[in-house]
Amino acid sequence: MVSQTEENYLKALFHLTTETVGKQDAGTNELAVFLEVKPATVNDMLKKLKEKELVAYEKYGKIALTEKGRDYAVMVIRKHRLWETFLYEKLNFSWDEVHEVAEQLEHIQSKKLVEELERFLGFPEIDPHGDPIPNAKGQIKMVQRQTLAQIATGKTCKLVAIKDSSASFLQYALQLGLGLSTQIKIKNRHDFDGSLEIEINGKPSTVSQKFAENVFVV
Amino acid sequence: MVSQTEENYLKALFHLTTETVGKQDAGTNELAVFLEVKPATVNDMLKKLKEKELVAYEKYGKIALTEKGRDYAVMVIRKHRLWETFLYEKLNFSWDEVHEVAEQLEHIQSKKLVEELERFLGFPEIDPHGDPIPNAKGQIKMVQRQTLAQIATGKTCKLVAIKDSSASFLQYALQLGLGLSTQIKIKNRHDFDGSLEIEINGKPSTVSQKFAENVFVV
DNA sequence: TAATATAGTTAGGCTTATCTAACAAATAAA
DNA sequence: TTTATTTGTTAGATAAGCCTAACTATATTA
Repeated sequence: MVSQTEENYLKALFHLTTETVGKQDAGTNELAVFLEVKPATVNDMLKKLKEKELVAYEKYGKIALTEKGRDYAVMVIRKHRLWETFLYEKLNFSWDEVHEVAEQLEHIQSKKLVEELERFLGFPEIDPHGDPIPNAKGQIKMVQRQTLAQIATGKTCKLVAIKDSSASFLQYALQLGLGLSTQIKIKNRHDFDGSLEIEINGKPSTVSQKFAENVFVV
Repeated sequence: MVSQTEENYLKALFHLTTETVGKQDAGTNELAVFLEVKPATVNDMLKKLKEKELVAYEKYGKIALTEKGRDYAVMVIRKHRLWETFLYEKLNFSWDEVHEVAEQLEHIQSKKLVEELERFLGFPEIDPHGDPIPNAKGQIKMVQRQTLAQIATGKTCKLVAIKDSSASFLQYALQLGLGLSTQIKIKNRHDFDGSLEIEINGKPSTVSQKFAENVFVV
């Protein structure tokens, strides 16, 4: 039995170790910041997860998921993204509302539920944020992604995903008229601070480099 | 904040006090049996629920829901029945599989989710077991229901709901070819023990009085 | 009505997930 | 390389939800 809390630790560990290239492990403080708990709490939990053979770690060493832990994390992420897709496509949820509810739904235990939900949705490959949905075998179809900051001046691109999907970012994006598949034209780039002048559906805006690095496009 | 566990106590109390005519309260042991915990545990929880003004009770007195507690319980039941309907109608779940998963889904916190789900399902009035689904205001459309045991010999009736929807009963029912809206013909009644000879889709069966009292028909 | 049985309560413990405060190890800087 | 800083660990505490064992009311029945 893996508790909801434990599932959240596995998911966090997956995000911290897999979603940055060339980073296979994480630290106690890092996890604590990510999960908004104290390092001592993380430490206690790591002992439990090690006991269950879901994470590999030694005292004062780096933290990584085991194969078993990674598989478990992927299944939670699969559920999360399927539910997000359901909420967005069937229940009129907006881009910035899906995450919070999916955080709850991802912990429902029922193999049949996940598989039928996937079928019901027509085996979607990406969620409303453009992230890939792992299949029943735990395989994730990786998509080549560039950030808005990497696109040359003058080019037009399409939003496919975002990196940090916090509600504050999503609301800002929504305000700019930005959503999945939105066309973005890069009008001008300020080398001074990396900020970009862009055009969204004919409407001009200026966004920071940090913003641009948070937006994946093709 | 009302925890999942607390929600289960409220729901149990609602079932025990509202679903039997002429019974407005419950006892500690009764609740303990229903929830499969020890009476001491129920006692602890009752103090907490009293503190939160969700139940009314005095030491050694009877236990009842307050108005607030009743409203809360109805909202949980509403969610439960809407999810059961979703699982049955959209995700190919069978009659006896819906309950277990709905027990988990009923605790998801999102007002929008419930209301959009209800709209998505077309504002259903009864769940797959034939029980009424409370509306957004907490109103429950009570349906006049007779049990199979009350039907005269020779008559034909239709299953609309069942009283005790335990997996063991549901599986037995399924085995007999019994489901929602199934036609049942009463061939003969044995006064000795109240057992009935019935016919389901041309197939004859014999069921006990206890069984017949668990089946609601019109 | 007094004895017995049932129902309800209290006290003290356990586990999970969290915390604070104090300490130890590893890393970075002087 | 010694000191300072950051990072990680341990010990002890708390709240929720459960338990057992012992006790106290209330209800039943002889």
